[in-house]
Amino acid sequence: MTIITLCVAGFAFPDWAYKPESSPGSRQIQLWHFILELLRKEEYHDVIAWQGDYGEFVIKDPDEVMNYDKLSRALRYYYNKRILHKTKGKRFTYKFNFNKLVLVNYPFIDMEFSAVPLPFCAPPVPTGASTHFRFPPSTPSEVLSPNEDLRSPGVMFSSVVRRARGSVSDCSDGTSVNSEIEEGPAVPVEERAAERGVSGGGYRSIIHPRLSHETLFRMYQGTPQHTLDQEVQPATGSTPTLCPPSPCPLCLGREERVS
DNA sequence: AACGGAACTC
DNA sequence: GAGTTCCGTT
Repeated sequence: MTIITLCVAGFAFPDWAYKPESSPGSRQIQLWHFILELLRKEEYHDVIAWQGDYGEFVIKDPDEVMNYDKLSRALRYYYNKRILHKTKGKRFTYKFNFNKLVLVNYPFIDMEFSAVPLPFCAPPVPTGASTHFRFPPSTPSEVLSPNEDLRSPGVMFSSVVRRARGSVSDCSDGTSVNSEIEEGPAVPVEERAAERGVSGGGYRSIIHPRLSHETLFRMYQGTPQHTLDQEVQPATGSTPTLCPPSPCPLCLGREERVS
């Protein structure tokens, strides 16, 4: 049922994560939603995390991202849409334009001025009318859905991030707001191609396939695990579906295209 | 590393 | 429409 499209690896995205009104019916998760989700999980803070200014995040380990070249291209398309912009001077760092944005549909962002500090950082910044967002400690049961049906790990989110370094289980981060990361490995994109093999559909690929269900489960820790079967929102005619069959966009790619 | 055009897929 | 994949350029 549902609204919640369960896509793999434990990632269950609720309806709001899918294309909004603009594209009713679309069950393709949007990249920025996915990025936001990753940003919320500590497990991935070694790979991508809030950093610097409000809304600014950095891809700490592009080497872990399966194909930064493609990912970054997708991100660049957000420039015109004003969803993101590049933080110049800081490698692999982008910034969400929370101001004018899009947060419509993103329940985790509280448009109210709540003083709750972000778990992982983004400094509160008042930009004019906007807002201050925060990620609620516990998820609204109406939006998120846990996964009770964790099925094939690796179907959707499998490869953008090859592995959450450190330990998936206990990201002792301690510093997400730190300074800059940089030391970019500058790895040739081509090399990463070798490892991707997973198929799935969308950004499902940012996470390493080898994450266990349990681990993935934790991503939604705090989420009531009982809402899964129900509709969170009657999305306009959304049909219950599982992840798109399409091959993982970000991850596959060039394997056979070597010719 | 970052950008962006272009063809292409879904 | 939203990427995905390539690829030339800066």
